[in-house]
Amino acid sequence: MHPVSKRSISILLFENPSGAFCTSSSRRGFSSPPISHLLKKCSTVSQLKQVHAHLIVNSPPTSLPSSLRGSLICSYASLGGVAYAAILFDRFPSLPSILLWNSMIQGYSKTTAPQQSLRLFQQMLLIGVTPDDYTFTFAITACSRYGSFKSGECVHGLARKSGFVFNQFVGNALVSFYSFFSRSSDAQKLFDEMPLRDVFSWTSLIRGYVNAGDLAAAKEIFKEMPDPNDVTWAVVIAGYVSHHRYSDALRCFRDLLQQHPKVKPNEAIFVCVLSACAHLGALDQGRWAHAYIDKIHFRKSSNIYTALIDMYAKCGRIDSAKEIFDKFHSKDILTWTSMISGLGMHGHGQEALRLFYQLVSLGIKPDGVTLLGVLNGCSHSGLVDEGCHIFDNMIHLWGVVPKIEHYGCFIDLLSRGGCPEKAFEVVKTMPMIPDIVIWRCLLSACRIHGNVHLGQQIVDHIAQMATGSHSGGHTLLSNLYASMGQWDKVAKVRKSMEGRRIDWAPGCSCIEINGVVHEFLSADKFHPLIKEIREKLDEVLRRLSGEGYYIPNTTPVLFDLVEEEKVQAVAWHSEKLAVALGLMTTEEGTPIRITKNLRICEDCHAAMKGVSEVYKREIVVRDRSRFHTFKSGNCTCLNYW
DNA sequence: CGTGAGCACT
Repeated sequence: MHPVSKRSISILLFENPSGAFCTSSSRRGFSSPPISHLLKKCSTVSQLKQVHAHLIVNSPPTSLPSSLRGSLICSYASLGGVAYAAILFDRFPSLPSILLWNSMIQGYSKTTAPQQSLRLFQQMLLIGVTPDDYTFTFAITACSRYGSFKSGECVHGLARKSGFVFNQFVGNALVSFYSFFSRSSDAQKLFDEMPLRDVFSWTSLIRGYVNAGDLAAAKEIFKEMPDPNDVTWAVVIAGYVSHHRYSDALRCFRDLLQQHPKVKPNEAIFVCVLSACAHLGALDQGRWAHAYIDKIHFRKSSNIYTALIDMYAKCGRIDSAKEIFDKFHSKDILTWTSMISGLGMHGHGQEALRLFYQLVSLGIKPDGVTLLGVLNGCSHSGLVDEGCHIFDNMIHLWGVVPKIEHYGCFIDLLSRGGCPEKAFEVVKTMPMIPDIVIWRCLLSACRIHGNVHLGQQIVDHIAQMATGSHSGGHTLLSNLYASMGQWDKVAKVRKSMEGRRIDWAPGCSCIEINGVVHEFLSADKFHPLIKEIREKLDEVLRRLSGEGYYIPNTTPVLFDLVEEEKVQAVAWHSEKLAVALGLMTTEEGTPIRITKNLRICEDCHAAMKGVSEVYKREIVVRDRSRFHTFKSGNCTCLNYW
């Protein structure tokens, strides 16, 4: 290690080289706050080594103050410089003090190997070093990060014996630990026993209820708590997002801005809000959030850029997404991934591939999600050879072991690309149990290609497996028989399912009009204008049929209804209701954007084409897997989805 | 030397 001048360190670590660090640190010496501040600013081991070198030049290693040695150990360990941390920890004349143990345990808890913290904790107990409140705090945090509930309970027991459970930090760490594992009642119990509660305790408790899925309880506690801060709000908003309650998340955000001006929204909140807009396809609100971020001059990190790109892509504005992507210069793997996935779902497979190889050539390693995005892009653009090449080389080129979702994508690629037999072979030989998604995409390919023989073979295969205990197979099987019109078999499967809970995701479509998101369920009864909307829809469908653009197609209906009832069920699919509202409330010629939670059915797809031609409207439908842009009677998916 | 939050996905 060679010494580095103070000035170059300050240039390295601060944006302003003539900043306060140089003068203040030389005046106050090493134990002054600026040095520990500086250590925290280091984000790589090599930066840390430079600061370290600078310290050694000014004082021999053995005389480094203990607290500084602790900071260094902690920083080295947490940045992955385990070897350096270990040298500072045990190659000194004096035995490591409790402070150094704690630094070591804390440092490891932040790495990808937090179990090392627990190993050290165990070791110190074995050689008779008495842990203190700091030790317990770090050890418990390590248990959450390590994902070991058992070890956490064990540490909790030790903390109780030694009386440290009543320490503020240890107590908070424990509440957070139980909340992390969704054990809201355990977290509540600890919370109730705490002598003092602060914003950390409350926030962790709320997080526990959110994780456990009890949003109502989380909301109650949130209302009760004294002074929620930005992190508390982030937990609540993220809670709504994680339970797919996107409109509630946006409502909560508006409430924060309007009723609580003292709390300033932070990065996590903006990311969640943009994500909610993305899921809803709420372009106006997404734009508004974007404008708000710019208005308050919020520093846009790569996370914010990623969320913006994702939002614009999922709201149908791939052009805006690209613009942001091109202008941003410190892209990380997430930024690239959201752009690649966005291009893929818009059917711009070639461009997704181009970006993907550009990323690779920059020496950045794509991860599993990036590969999923690019494979998905290939499958939606029919780039079978390119997709196969990427899938076949995932492990040896990028070290990513394909998971079930990669297989799903690959099978989708093969079956759409005209090789359903090959896809079925992959399904039979893949190293995991195929899930519903995979069967569904195989079968839909058989249906599109009219390959009844293979379809029947697959259904038989599933029937064989469904006789086992997998109840998910039954629902799928019954739907499959229904889609082939084999109602006697449907009845048989349904009978064997009696008494079981069937989880049926209802179709749901969203349309945003003047910044208000309208949600429709299939055969919706709840929208205040539902009567008018249905009348409008009837009129639209009559006009389409009259002009020869649309014939009701009832194959997507999975229930055994008589024919007229089927026509009705298809007619009231949520996306048709949404498009009717769009036609009623927006000006002629403006595009209509709809977001749907399931895949669009053939009947709706045909109807949308008709509407785009007859009413001269561009209609953009985002379904579960991609974008469909309908224009003059055609769709960008080329009838392939 | 401390405790709480977020994104990309078949």
